[in-house]
Amino acid sequence: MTAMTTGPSSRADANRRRILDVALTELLRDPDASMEQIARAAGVVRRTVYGHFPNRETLVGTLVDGAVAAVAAAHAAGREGTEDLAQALAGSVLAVWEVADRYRILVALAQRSVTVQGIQERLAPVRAASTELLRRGLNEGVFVSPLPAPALAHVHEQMLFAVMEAVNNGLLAAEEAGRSAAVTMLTAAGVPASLATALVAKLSV
Amino acid sequence: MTAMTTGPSSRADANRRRILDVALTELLRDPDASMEQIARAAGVVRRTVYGHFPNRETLVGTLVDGAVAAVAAAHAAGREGTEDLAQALAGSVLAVWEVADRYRILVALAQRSVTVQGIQERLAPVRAASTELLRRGLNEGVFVSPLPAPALAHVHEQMLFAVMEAVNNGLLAAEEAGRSAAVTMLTAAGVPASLATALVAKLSV
DNA sequence: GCGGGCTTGCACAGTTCTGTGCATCGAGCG
DNA sequence: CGCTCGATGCACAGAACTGTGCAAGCCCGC
Repeated sequence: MTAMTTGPSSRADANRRRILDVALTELLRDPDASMEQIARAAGVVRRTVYGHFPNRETLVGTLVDGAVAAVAAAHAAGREGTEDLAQALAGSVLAVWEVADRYRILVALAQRSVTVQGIQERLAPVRAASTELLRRGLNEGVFVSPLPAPALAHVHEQMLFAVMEAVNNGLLAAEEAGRSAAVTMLTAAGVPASLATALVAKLSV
Repeated sequence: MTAMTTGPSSRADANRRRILDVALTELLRDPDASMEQIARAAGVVRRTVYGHFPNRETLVGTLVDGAVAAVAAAHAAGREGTEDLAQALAGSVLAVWEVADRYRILVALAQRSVTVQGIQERLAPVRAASTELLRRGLNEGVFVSPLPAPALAHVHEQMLFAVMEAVNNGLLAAEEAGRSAAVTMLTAAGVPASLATALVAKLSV
């Protein structure tokens, strides 16, 4: 087991990718999945995984970094190009929803702060952006809530996860879920239901 | 280590209670807390814990049963004595909030379905009651949501947890948290913010 | 103060996981 | 065709945890 310094798109690289891919879904199902379980699921032997990642922590860290980056990008992209804060909120929710499937692992891992204690910090930028958006909306009266902006941001985050899980449990059709999540989050922020519905419908054409 | 058949209020019983009490908070912090950690936190030796509970599963099970019972009772009590569905919803949220601190363990444990897979079933009655309440409200037009009742119930559940965690993280004052949670959940169910605020204020005098 | 139940300390077997070393095999690239 | 990088299988040390056994100590109620 030596350096693995071959260029991209080699067999090794494909394997590495597949391990990461499989590990994501495997850790989602069980945050305590062993290296053995992950390896088997990737159609590989445990020893091979250690050829790509020196230890479990590095593997999980790589995973989290990728997911966070994707979510942050989606979140930012979704809310640009509008002055309307409610619209920005709806846009970011819809955009994040697109990468939601991969985002779920963050919930599972975040729950077990011991495994990756740095996860809260890694997600901090996204959370900060959400909070700022909500704070401005609350100030301008676009949003109404008894909760301070940071708390509301936190609640919003959990609502997104909740809708994802509802889909997982068959309580909700996947096609409508993103829009439903956006509408529900807007109404939770005090936006009238009719307005929220119209706004989301317009954005998700 | 023999039978421990002494009547209540003995030393042994006090110890048992303290172990359960401490285990609750300890498992909340880390769902994977070892028997050693729990014992130490309870000011007791690991061997003593095994004197009260034959194994880890029994200990956790006892814990979960107690928490579920308390929550179910609070949920039921909070929504009785009114025909107004919105008021019933607010009442149950406020009531559940009172036992919220102990309820949080259920989240942490529910996340790790491996440990106690029966937890979803144990909570089923509460969830069913919530769902039914929401379903009737949606039918009557008291509530408005793009989500079907079961999904909305799930989202509500998570919102409650989210507010609890917000308090934990210092994002929200504990005194106002219960009322804020109730208002936010009502608005998420499509109840106008002004109405929701008035309703909760009236109930929590 | 005496006894019996409770607690402690220690030891031990069994399990499961991690990370590593080493020899061997396979497959593609030059 | 042969060389090399990667994959495999196996073996091993070390750590952590669970559950149990046993002997000795402690403390409260009778």
